[in-house]
Amino acid sequence: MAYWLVKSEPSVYSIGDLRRDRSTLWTGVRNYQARNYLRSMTKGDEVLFYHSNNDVTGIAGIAKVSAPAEADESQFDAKSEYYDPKATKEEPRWFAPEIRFVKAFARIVELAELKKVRALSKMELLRKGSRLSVQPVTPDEFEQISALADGDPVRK
DNA sequence: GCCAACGTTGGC
DNA sequence: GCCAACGTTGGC
Repeated sequence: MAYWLVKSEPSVYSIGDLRRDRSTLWTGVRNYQARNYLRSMTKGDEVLFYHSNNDVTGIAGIAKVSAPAEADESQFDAKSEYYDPKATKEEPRWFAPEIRFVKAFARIVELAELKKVRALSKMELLRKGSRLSVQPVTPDEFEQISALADGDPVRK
C-alpha cells in the first residue's frame, strides 16, 4: 500500500466537505507530474488531506483511495474552469481517482509545526519551491503525522 | 497584496 | 531547441 498527500484550498473543497460527501472524484488536477501520481494510486492507498492557501495551512485529515483514476470528465466540459480543448474522449489527458473520507484530525497539524519535526525534513511538501498538489509520502512520514495529530502540538 | 518559484506557451 | 513572457501556486 502506498501513501500520498493531496492539497486543496478549503474555500474550494475542505476535509469537512469530504466528510459530508463521504467520497469524491479528485478532479481538476492539471499538472503532469501530479497527474502521473494520481494514475499510480491504487484502491486502499491512504491520503493525507492538506489545506492550502488558508488562514491555517496544514494537514487536516485522512482519506483513502476508493477507486483508481478514470478520465476526469471536467476536461471535456467547455463550461468548466478545468476544460482542456486539447483533450479528447479517445485520448484523455487528465485523470481523477475517487477518494473516501477516513477522518478529520482533532486538530490541524500546521505547516509551521511540520517544519519543526526532524523526521519530516525530507518531505516533498517542505521542499523549497515545491508546489505539487499531489505527492507521494513515505510510510514513516505518514505515521509521524498521524501521531502528531493525536498528540499535542510540537513546540520549539 | 506581495512575490518567489514553477510550469506553460509560442515565436523564432 | 531556446528562451522570454506570461500565468499559477501558495506561503506569508
